[in-house]
Amino acid sequence: MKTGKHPRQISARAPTLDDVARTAGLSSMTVSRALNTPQLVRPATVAKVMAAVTATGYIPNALAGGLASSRSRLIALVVPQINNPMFVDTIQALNDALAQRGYTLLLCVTGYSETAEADTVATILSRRPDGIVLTGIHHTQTLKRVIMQAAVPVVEIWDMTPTPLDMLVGFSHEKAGNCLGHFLAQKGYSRPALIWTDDRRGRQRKQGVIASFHQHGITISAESSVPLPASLQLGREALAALLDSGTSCDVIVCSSDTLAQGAIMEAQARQLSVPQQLAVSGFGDLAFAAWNQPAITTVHIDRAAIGHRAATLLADSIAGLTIAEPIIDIGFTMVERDSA
Amino acid sequence: MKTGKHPRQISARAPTLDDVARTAGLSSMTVSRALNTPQLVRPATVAKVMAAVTATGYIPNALAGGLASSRSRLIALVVPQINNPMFVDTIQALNDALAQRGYTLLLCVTGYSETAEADTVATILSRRPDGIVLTGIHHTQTLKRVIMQAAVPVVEIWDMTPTPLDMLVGFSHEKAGNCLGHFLAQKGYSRPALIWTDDRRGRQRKQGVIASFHQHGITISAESSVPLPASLQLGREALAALLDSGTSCDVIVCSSDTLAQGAIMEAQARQLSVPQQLAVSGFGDLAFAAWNQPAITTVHIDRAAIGHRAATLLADSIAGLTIAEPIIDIGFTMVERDSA
DNA sequence: TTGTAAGCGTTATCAC
DNA sequence: GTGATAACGCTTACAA
Repeated sequence: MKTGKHPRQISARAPTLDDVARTAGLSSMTVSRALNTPQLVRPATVAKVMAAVTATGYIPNALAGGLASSRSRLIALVVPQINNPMFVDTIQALNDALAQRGYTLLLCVTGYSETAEADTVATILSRRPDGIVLTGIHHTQTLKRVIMQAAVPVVEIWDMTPTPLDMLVGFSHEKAGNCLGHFLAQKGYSRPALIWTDDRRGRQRKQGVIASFHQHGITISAESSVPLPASLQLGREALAALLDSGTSCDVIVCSSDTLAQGAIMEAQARQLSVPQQLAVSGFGDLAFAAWNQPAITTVHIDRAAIGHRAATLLADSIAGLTIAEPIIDIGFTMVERDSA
Repeated sequence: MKTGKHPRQISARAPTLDDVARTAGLSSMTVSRALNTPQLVRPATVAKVMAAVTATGYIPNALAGGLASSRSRLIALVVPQINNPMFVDTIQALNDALAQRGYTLLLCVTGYSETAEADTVATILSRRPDGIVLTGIHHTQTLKRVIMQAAVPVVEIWDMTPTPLDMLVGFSHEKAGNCLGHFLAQKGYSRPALIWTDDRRGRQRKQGVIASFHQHGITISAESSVPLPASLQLGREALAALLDSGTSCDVIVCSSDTLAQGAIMEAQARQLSVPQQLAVSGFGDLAFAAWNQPAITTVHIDRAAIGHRAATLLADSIAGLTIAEPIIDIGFTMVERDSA
């Protein structure tokens, strides 16, 4: 009747539930039950169904199933970018936890622009996901309205606010910045310079850093703003520019470990010993931070935990459970190593 | 009639095509056409439809659309892991190119095990994707059979074979290894040691390296096998073990830039100058390779091109175009820098 | 425990 | 150019 659209293949239409039912000598409803709720079907019948499934090579059509049940078992993940070492561990953990519960991830990359995010949402919602994971807490009004209207469980991640759209897993970037600033000030650094990416969460951390230094009567000596994505190259170049412009500083506070690694490398290339002549701090505690030479003093974020807990929250919410704590602060940990 | 399953929301069912049709005073079929093929509908009618869409807040149901049209506009991506700096750029490029054409990525992570891949495939196919991207060319028989049966366009990526399932974008790892080996041998290195991850494509590259050294009458001095995922730590530790065991070598050939960076760092920690006392080579040309100190001699792979071309192949194939070149070798480039 | 009937929200097809 | 009708393949709800 219908032939595959793919030229390389001559195949009849895929077997349906009815085909399985026919070969099993049962009704399609019984087959459906045997597949989805076998405990409601006599074992012998289940066995017959399984045999028929194998015989026909049946693969359920989730499009039809989702339409009928209005449960798609799809979770939409909205991230600014995937090639970001920070997010990628969260995504992996999220995916693993979700896959285990039978959900599949729909990947939606917005590229750090809010308008694109709003656009994306229509695309996402058209897929009728059972849940949505949104990176960050700043969204356009349209997005908020449309999402709330859709009545889909939502988890915002990687940030903190008392008023999330629905649920939230993250931490306060301002507090993390604060913690880092205090730590460095208390270690005696008094002429800090910043190498920073200008994204929203980065800016919050920066405010935290600056505020805490101020509390110690310290002002920022200089600041270098670098574009996203952060890289070793940008870290090196930023420090080079800072040093060449004659900035006097004793610690370089970087908005990420990657920038810190670059800054350290540039310092070493200039025969500056780290941390003796110039200290450097990072953020994120990426895998290399502990093994860099010198090991990078940084702020540890449990990136996988964000993904894992977001998955749990979402799955529970979809299951209709009451979420006792819809706001989860996973916090952060100051990690003192050798670079500062 | 039906209430949202999400407790926080009291919302009626989402507006359907019929709702839009009713408010616009048209048939649902006309609304569908106005949305999908506006050129077949009178402009005035299209305008009426658009107004009704806005008024109702209509968002199409892709589940229903996909079921009816048997086009899901979903592309399934199967990768061993996302938190791999090699794949992640490919994924990003693939996603971007696909999103532009109206496709959404379904993310399926298999974790380097072939059996898991076979399992995953049922999950994937149940979603009725319009196309599938498979990482690698080694799959279980079941997977091959099931996929071919599904008559879905498939692109295998990141490898090379004259007999792909369907289409292919990648390069020969063996040749890449060969090229690297020749390069190093010709530079005069004669006592190579290997630091290598034991994945399938890595093994192929290793064979290439070993074979080309052999052609120059050189045998591998020593080899350290490290688990996945590669990391700076593993690179350091592997070199440390190699050196501590008294291995005599003049170049460390690493299966990835990440390992190379670690090896370089360990060498420097031991006051060994790179490349004078010990040379190190990597693979992949990750962003940091060019800016490392010393810059890493490596093999460049255009990772984004793999994703981009895979997307084009898939989209064309879905569109019913005849694919002139279903096998695309994107090749590789030897990049001589300072570390070897 | 199994079966029947009626949707789910779209699009294909054919008629007007 | 627009509309009526019948799928698409499954699940819900109810009957047996």
